[in-house]
Amino acid sequence: MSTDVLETDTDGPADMAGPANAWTVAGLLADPLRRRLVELLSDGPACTCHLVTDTGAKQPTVSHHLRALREAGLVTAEPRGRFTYYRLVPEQLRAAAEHLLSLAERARANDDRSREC
Amino acid sequence: MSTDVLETDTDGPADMAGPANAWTVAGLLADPLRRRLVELLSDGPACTCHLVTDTGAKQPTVSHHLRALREAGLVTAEPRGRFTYYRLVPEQLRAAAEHLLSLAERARANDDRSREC
DNA sequence: AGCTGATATCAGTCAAGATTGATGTGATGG
DNA sequence: CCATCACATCAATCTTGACTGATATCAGCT
Repeated sequence: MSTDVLETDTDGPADMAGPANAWTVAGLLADPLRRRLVELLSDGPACTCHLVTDTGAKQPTVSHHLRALREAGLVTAEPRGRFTYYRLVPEQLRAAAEHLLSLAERARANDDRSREC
Repeated sequence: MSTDVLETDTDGPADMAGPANAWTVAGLLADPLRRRLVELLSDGPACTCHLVTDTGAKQPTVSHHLRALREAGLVTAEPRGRFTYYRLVPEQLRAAAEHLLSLAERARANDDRSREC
């Protein structure tokens, strides 16, 4: 049998909310163009044509990166007629940020615990 | 006289506190081995040999990534005899995290402001 | 001084991923 | 119904960066 009949509409990120996600987000934000896309989308939802214009990158390239962001659940895609509107998912960014914060906190707490050789 | 007698000992990260830093941190955390190193160092300072043992990676590889982390100011190096102790700089992680948070916040605020085509 | 262990650097190799042109698909307008 | 626009996918190329073996450096030990 199969329970894989999920996410059949646009695309499903499989809802990873754990700590592993923070690393995924970091990996996505490592690329300059993807950073730019995220920044642009933080000003509000926009369709592909906007993002292509604003970034100056070719359309297939933008589509490619939007797909990566979509599959990670960092953005959602909403088809409207001929256009496809992309929208940031702040919760994902927030989760990643909080994970980094907890790591920083832990590092500060263990700052004086040097391991012996 | 000169006040540039800073960072002359081990290495100086140039103290980037802006949003550029967040992207740099993201880029660094994109690599699996570097994530591991950061995680290990969050448990407290350790020398290269520890990190080599714990990660299972070759020594030059670890040194290479430690250098990247060092140059970005994410870690500091403190030579002690034959060993070199590395220490996480929580402030950098924290700064990056806060930038992501502000981005998430902005995205949430502009969530209903879709751009027209 | 000579030796050994701990690290850093270098040059070469190789693989992952980014970019691009071509092409397919669905929606809109005449 | 045909032409066009917005977008996604594909196959190929190309660039970036990670890994490795060899080697240099420096500290401690005998």
